[in-house]
Amino acid sequence: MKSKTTPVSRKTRQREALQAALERADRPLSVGELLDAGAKKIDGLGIATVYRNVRSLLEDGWIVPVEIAGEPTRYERAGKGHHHHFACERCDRVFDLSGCFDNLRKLAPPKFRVKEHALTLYGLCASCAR
Amino acid sequence: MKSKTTPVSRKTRQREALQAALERADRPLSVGELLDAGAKKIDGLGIATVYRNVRSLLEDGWIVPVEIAGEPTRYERAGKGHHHHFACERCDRVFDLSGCFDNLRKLAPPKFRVKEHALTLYGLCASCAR
DNA sequence: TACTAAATGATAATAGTTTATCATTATCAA
DNA sequence: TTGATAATGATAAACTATTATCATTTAGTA
Repeated sequence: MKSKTTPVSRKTRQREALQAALERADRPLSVGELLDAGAKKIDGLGIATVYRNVRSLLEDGWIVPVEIAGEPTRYERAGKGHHHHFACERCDRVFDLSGCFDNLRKLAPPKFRVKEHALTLYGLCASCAR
Repeated sequence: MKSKTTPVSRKTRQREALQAALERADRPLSVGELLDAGAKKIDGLGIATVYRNVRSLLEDGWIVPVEIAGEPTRYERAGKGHHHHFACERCDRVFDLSGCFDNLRKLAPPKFRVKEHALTLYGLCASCAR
């Protein structure tokens, strides 16, 4: 039987540009936003490359998915700790919020077992509110 | 010029069965769940009919969408008042929760304008927890 | 520097959900 | 009961997001 070895991953300009974009942005980015951001550095950056790198960065645990109902999945750096998100209805950007309330689980009925929760605020971000 | 009049909507067995299912269920139902529930009453109920009625019931304001990240949209009777949802990871059903915390908006930065929020708890429902 | 294979870019293909098409059925007013 | 047409059911098509394919480029090492 042939044991399949994980290929050695290489450092590429594309991957580094995407990582830089994720580091720089202090908010979760969608594949589209990653493509836009990356294309500023890498001329001709392809959407497939973005998807491929997103997948491998997820596998590496370097980023985590941020899923918001009715929106394409966004991604942000892993290890930020527990937090929630704000979705701007106008510019369609998603921002991190800090803090939480630990009594949220009390909303569930007695016999229910709450394992996690997701909270999203919607409205206008600072730029769009004025 | 020919002015297009809104067609008169008719009462059908299919539509009534779907409305009955939504009334009976005290939780949001997906299109799939509606098809299953409706098919018990209406033999040969088609998926297109479910989609059509969901759309018209939305337009009538009789139901509202319940969107949960990574899940197909569910629908529930309108006019229930502000509440949130619990998604069971095992049976994949979504339940209504009553109550809320009005301090959630305080998680947003000062300049942000919060218009609404969505909170979803995840875990095991009463049936699945035991 | 040359070589091996991983990564890329373009695009076809896939998957899941929703809408459009159309012949047939059924509602409901006259 | 009849007739006009809205609604249905089956299915093709559209749409969006993501993955696969493959020829070409490029990273990293011998």
